[in-house]
Amino acid sequence: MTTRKTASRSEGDRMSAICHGIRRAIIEGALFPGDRLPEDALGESFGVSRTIARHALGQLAAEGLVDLRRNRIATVAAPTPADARDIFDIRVALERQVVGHLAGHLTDAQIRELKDIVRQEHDARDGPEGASIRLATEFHIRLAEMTGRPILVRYVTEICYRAGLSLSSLGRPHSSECAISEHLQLIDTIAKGPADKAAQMMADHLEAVASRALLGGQEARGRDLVSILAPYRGD
Amino acid sequence: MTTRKTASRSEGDRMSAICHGIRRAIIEGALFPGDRLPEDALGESFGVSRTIARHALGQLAAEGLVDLRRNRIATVAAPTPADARDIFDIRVALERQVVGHLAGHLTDAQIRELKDIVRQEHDARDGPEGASIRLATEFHIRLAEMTGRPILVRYVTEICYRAGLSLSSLGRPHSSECAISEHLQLIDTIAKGPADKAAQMMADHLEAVASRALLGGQEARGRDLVSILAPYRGD
DNA sequence: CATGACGAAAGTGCATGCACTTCACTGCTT
DNA sequence: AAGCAGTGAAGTGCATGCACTTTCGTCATG
Repeated sequence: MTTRKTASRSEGDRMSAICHGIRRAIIEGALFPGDRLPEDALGESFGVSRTIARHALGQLAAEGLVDLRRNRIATVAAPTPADARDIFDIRVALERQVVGHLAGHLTDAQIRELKDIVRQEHDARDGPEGASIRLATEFHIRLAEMTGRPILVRYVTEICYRAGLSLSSLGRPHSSECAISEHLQLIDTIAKGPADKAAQMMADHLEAVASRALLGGQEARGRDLVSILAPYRGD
Repeated sequence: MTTRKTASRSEGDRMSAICHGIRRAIIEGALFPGDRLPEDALGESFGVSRTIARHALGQLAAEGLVDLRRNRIATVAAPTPADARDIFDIRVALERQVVGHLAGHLTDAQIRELKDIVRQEHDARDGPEGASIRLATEFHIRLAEMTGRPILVRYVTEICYRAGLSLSSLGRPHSSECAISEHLQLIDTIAKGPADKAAQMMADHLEAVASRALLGGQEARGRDLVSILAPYRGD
């Protein structure tokens, strides 16, 4: 009933709306590795048919966020520690490139925008726990977008989401405090410092994030998908 | 009629069969950037319904090999020179990692396998023109697979196909001769040499391939999709 | 009490049908 | 001859339906 048939408004692909919703739910830790994602529940939750939900799951599987096995219910992907190691190595390589392209070329407006994200990170310090991870991720993605290289952006975005999933799966609760000051330092060094110093700082930052997250790994099962996804329907 | 209903034989996902077919057709230059890929023609060509063809196109679009615009016929992606530059930069970063993991750890069997691929490249020197590009690509993908890191493999594979598409789109006919000797040198250095030397050689090799391919850019239109894809149905 | 068989319920795999959009072509106007 | 509206054909977007597979609870049996 909530679905409008010939919606005159720009409806920028309902499939990507599902993808966005699930990505966010994953990155914020609302969805856990192993959680089931049945096509009809998904479709119902977003007000579309199974066909579209299925298509969305295919995309998410291609991004490595969802496990898709034939004749089986799709699940949120469960990265192994080896996967996580792999993901962070690749992430370092890609974000080094980002920093390399950006070093010394940040405009004042860009610096302001980045600092604003960090400020939001600061404000979310003791709000809902997922928000800080999402903001930290957004920082890195915005950084990539500032290079103006769409393909690099795509890969950085994807690997950031995978890293976020790995963290929520294998990491401990998250110590956001340090990431904030590191992000501020990063902005400064990218703006001023020589490219290789900035790249190295990025690599160190990511290594720190990765190693800060070891141990742990909780499980949760049988929670209600529709209520989990409810906040992620809109945007 | 050609479709068998309950095919008892292992049919490892018919969708990925389409993806494989199109990827190969693209990498071998049988499909050109801008070529149309209508869902029903695709489905008919592979003996499946539009549903599956559509799904396959979605995957290929996620990989950047296909352009998908709402209400429009899918086309083979047409990378711009800027895209190509971007793609090769990322490729260098990723393949540096591959070499870094592999340096000094190649087994004799692996060295033999790699040399065998290069031998095939040599044999295909003046065979069908697409074959040498495919083999060169296979060399790099096998190299990645030898790291045993599935996620790295996925990204390297994807970026290799994109690079292949860029080459077929923007490159000149291809001078395979040099790539062959460079591949042989690479094997040696990865097997023996220090990691950073091998990584640098890989970077240089890829830069050489990239810069060898500038200029050019031909167009072809209105060719018959079914006959183009016929050789790519089976495997 | 454990165990295994069976059957219904839940879920996926896929083709088909219909509404809507875009495309290509025709013939009319200037 | 150059544009341009109109119109059928071609193509996509999506929901639905049916066959098949998996899952899970139930009950009979050792």
